[in-house]
Amino acid sequence: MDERSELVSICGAEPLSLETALAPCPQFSAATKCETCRLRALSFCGAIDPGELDVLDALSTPMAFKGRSMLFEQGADADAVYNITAGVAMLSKVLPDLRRQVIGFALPGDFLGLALNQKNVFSVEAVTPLEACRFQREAFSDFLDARPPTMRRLYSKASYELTLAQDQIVVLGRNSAEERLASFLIGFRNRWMRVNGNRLYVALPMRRQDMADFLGLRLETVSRVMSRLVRQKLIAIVPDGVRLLDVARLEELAAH
Amino acid sequence: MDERSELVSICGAEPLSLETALAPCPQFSAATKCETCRLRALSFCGAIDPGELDVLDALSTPMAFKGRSMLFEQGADADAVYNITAGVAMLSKVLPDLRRQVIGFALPGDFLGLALNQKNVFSVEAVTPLEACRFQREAFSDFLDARPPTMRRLYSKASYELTLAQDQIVVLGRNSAEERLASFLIGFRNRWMRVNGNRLYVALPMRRQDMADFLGLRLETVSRVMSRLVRQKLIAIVPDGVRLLDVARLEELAAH
DNA sequence: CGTTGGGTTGATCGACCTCAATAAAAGTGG
DNA sequence: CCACTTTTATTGAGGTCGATCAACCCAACG
Repeated sequence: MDERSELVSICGAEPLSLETALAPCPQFSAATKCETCRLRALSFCGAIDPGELDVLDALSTPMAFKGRSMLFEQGADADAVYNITAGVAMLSKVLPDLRRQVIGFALPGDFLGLALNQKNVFSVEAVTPLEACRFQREAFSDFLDARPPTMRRLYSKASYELTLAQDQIVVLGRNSAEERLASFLIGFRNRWMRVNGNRLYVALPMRRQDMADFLGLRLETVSRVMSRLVRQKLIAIVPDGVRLLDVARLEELAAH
Repeated sequence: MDERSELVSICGAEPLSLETALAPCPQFSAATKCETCRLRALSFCGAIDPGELDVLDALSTPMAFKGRSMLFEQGADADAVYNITAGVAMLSKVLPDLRRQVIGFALPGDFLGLALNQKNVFSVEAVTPLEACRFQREAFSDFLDARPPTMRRLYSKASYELTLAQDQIVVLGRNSAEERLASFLIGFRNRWMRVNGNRLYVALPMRRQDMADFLGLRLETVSRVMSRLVRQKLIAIVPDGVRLLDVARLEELAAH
């Protein structure tokens, strides 16, 4: 194992380019610039005056994480916040007896650490290889106080997350296993469509267990219900995801 | 039926004092002033410079609602936002087939309309007689843009609501009926303690059906589990609420 | 080519739901 | 203030959906 892969295994993150490999573990010099970032329109940083992007660049540290590595852990000090630029992350909480609930999935453009709390109230794990801009929490908070339009944008993101969470409360409180699956597939597809317009193929990089923990079900139930949806010709299971065969019927099941 | 009570029956709201009775229905002249408001410390308005409170007074319309009247309805235009000053409100969503999920309960100091959406995504109903400051949404939004510290405060409130919603996701996804009840009683008590310090008596002004719809259970299950908690001597059912007999054990059940 | 991790399917069980009856409380009108 | 109705809460008996326990499949990988 060479020095670089050792670094990777320790912090779960890897540099964006070989040139930065020897920098101290979580500190990588910027390989990308905000100016050229294709995700800016979707992210909180879309509210920033283009002339001021270099200020943000100075605060931001681009990072890359391997699939299944942890970005941060529930209960640990929240020293940083992240803006996801590529890949999928999974937010989860674990009860004292190890029951796990997945709170949500974060996609490119999503922000981790909206609450700016001192301690993380959930864990975040990369589901796929993942790229994100990292900011020191304190410095980022100061930056926000000086930029009301950016704070407003982040406030909007928080509001949106709140409505997503409330929708999930409805799903968990009142939907059957089949409705939960449909709601997850449609919801995940709709959020991906903002990033990548594909309407019928839904990539599912997470495991059945992760879906189960998100939907308040057991993985066997997820597997069974998926099979049932296939038998009903609502979906087809394809490598690394599903193809939606009857979106109308699925949306009806997902019901809003 | 006199003119005043007719007004009340039409809009579900009543003026705070007899003097304002003849004003047009949702427009009541201010009976209270921000300066003398005891709830300011708990509310978003706590971030406002005392010298500027008259600006807020000008925007605010104090209102009173009868128990079980609607503040606003899911799907309707969100023309106003509210800051609750007394009483308890209930936020809920209804599915097309009339299944209902209660999203949460709002207490004095809580803000309704954090998302500042054009349409309401849930309904809000007064559970008890309720007092609230009403603001025109547009005007309020402009006010926020001009007062970054107030926006920050509201952002904090949104973040807090988000963590509450995420906690409820865990409850609905992974907790048994008994754990849900315990979590509700402890959570509701803890939130009331911020307003009114009582530690052992928990007022439950909502119906069993409301609790059931909040906890993703049927009202019969709520009733049965409450009886079981009484048999286990964890609570005692008293008029309009419960007395907590074994807080430690309840907190353990509620698990966090 | 055995091992390992993830996924599917089957058989059984149990927590909560459903339907139903009763009890208690809160309104309502005389 | 008291009959009467209506609403809300409790309790019981039986049914169901998803959980549990277990076997098996399959692809990746050393």
